[in-house]
Amino acid sequence: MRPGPRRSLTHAEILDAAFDLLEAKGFAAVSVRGVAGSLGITPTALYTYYPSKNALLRGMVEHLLARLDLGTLTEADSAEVGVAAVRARLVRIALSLRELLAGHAGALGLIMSGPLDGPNAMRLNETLLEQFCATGLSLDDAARAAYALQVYALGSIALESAEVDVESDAATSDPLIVTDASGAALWTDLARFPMSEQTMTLVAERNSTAQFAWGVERLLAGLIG
Amino acid sequence: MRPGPRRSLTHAEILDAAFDLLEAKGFAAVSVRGVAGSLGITPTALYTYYPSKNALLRGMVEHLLARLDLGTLTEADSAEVGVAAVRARLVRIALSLRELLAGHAGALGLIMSGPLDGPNAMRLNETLLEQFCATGLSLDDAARAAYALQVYALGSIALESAEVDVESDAATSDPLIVTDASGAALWTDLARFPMSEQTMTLVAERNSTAQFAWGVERLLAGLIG
DNA sequence: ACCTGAACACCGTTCAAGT
DNA sequence: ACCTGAACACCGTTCAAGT
Repeated sequence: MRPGPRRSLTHAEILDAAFDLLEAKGFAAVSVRGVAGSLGITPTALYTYYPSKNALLRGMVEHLLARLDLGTLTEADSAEVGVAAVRARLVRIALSLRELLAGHAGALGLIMSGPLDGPNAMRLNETLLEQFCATGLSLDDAARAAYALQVYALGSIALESAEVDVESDAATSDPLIVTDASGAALWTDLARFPMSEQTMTLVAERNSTAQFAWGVERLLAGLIG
Repeated sequence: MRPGPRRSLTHAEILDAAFDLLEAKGFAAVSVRGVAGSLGITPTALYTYYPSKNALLRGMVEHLLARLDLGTLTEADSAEVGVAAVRARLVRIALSLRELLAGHAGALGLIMSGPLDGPNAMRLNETLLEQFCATGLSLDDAARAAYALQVYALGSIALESAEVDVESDAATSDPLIVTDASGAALWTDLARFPMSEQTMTLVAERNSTAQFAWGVERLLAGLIG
């Protein structure tokens, strides 16, 4: 309507609008045009604030991680209760991270927009390093362990979002007929996979928080000597 | 040029063309128009073979998993050497899966196009279930463990691809200046993250196969009683 | 059944121009 | 500095029409 350096948007306002769009209409709706439109500016104006769509996405990751609750651990806890308290806190952090990412549809697309090297990502990493070191791990092993825990949390989100994302597609095709690698239609012979068949009911609910917590506990059991 | 039911493409030909495109020009180049163009047909003709781009992507996942080497384990091995042999095979499967996915740029985008429920995905799952059961795990725990292992492998790929994908972006901006959640420019005060600073050299190479194998070993240590 | 060509409603990004 | 409007080179998908 009227050009000129009238009012200035803050980055926080832009990121909030982007998250509103993400939650309301999904990852695909988070376009330069879409975000700009919801802010009442033209797409090109958005390039004043972020040099590319990827930069906007990376800003969203930091905005999200800023809300990550890393919890607390008093000195008394770490001194007295020992590794058990530290381990409990690590589980809490992992659960918070998963909840934060699972709560936003398409958050994985955000994470994959670039390396986790922003201030808030480093704050998370630093906390994990501290906790793993507190269990007696060397700094090197703590670094590997912190990475492994983030790998597990992100992989969990990746697999979960893959299973949710396709409702409409799956509904239109017969679930008993499947197309193999060469394109030939065939019956998915569940008898060929007897164990998978038996665990299918478990599989149906394996993406729950409980399954995630189970995996994190097992991973920590392997990581912490 | 000339319409009509002249020659018929196989699904394998289409998927091969799609993978050529993926390896040559990245995930973004795997478009309906791009794949069709490289096959010498129009975009609409491709919809004869796959009802949507997502279906094409899911076909690519199955095509990829068909090439996954699940290895072998003789009965003598499992009977005599016990869990050690099974565990070694699980590590080999995990490494094969990672290598397969890491070898194709943007493979994670493929995986996230839908649930891993194709025949080859089930073949992988069934093998993992067998192996975990062979270590003495209950069927329920084996199912959770198999899922956890896939979570770890996929998370590893997700984090790796996030760190590679942004070379051009990172090169154009000063790595010492960073934009925080509210958009204010600030120095990334590495002194605020002393442990992360110390482990940065390790971080630089932590995406290697060795780091992945380390994590898988630790995870298995936690999973297998 | 398999294909074409045109069209619809979108993308990210660039550029000259306005205030 | 911040913004607009037009443009470029793309998307996935649908539809009527041809053989």
